[in-house]
Amino acid sequence: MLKKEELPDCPVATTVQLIGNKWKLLILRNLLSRPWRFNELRRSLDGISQKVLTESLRSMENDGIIIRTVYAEVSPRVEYSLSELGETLRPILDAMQAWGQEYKESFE
Amino acid sequence: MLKKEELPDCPVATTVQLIGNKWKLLILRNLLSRPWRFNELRRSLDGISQKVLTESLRSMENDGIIIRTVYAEVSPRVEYSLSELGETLRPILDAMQAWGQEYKESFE
DNA sequence: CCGAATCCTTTTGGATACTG
DNA sequence: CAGTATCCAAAAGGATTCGG
Repeated sequence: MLKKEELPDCPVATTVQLIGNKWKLLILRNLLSRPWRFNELRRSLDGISQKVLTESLRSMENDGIIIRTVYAEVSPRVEYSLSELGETLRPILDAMQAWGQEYKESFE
Repeated sequence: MLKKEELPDCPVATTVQLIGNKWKLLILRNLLSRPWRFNELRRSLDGISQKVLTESLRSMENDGIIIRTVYAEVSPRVEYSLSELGETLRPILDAMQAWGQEYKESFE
């Protein structure tokens, strides 16, 4: 979790510090629709390793953006979902989604 | 410049591929207001090295997001500005700016 | 299934020197 | 001023092994 003293002056820099990273953004894109399980995320993110996925999830959990829920079942089941704070990131991802859409269409 | 075949299916991934990177986002934040000179950018981006700044600028220039203008003067002057395409990124940066602002205020 | 730990390779990035 | 080139250290990331 970030402390107040560690926050940059610039608001954009603050946001970048928390989610300005390839995999985090792609994980968040997935979590916007529903909770995802670990291996489900792993399979959907082409090229990510277990190590990097784990680290990214831990980091965002520590920052209070996502929530990790362990279901005590026979074979362990862990779900990752957006926290209330994480939900407020939706407009950013929406803007990125819209831009990418437009950009791709400009090629057709 | 990206070719159509290299674009990911997911629009968010497309955007991430072009600007999903700490320094690029911070450079773009600056260029939203006006053109900037090389050393001016360098001084404003705390901790960036000349090498990384150059690489980031070249990459975004190749992707058509920013424009590099050389003024033929006695002491060389180079300005970086947003292209028309780069201008369309504004909503993304605005969303990040707004989120960072809110986030910081939640600490006070 | 989910993940920590280790080792080792690859990539990134800093420092420095040099140029038009 | 605005870079390029080189070298080297540091960090990121892949592969593998092991465990609850």
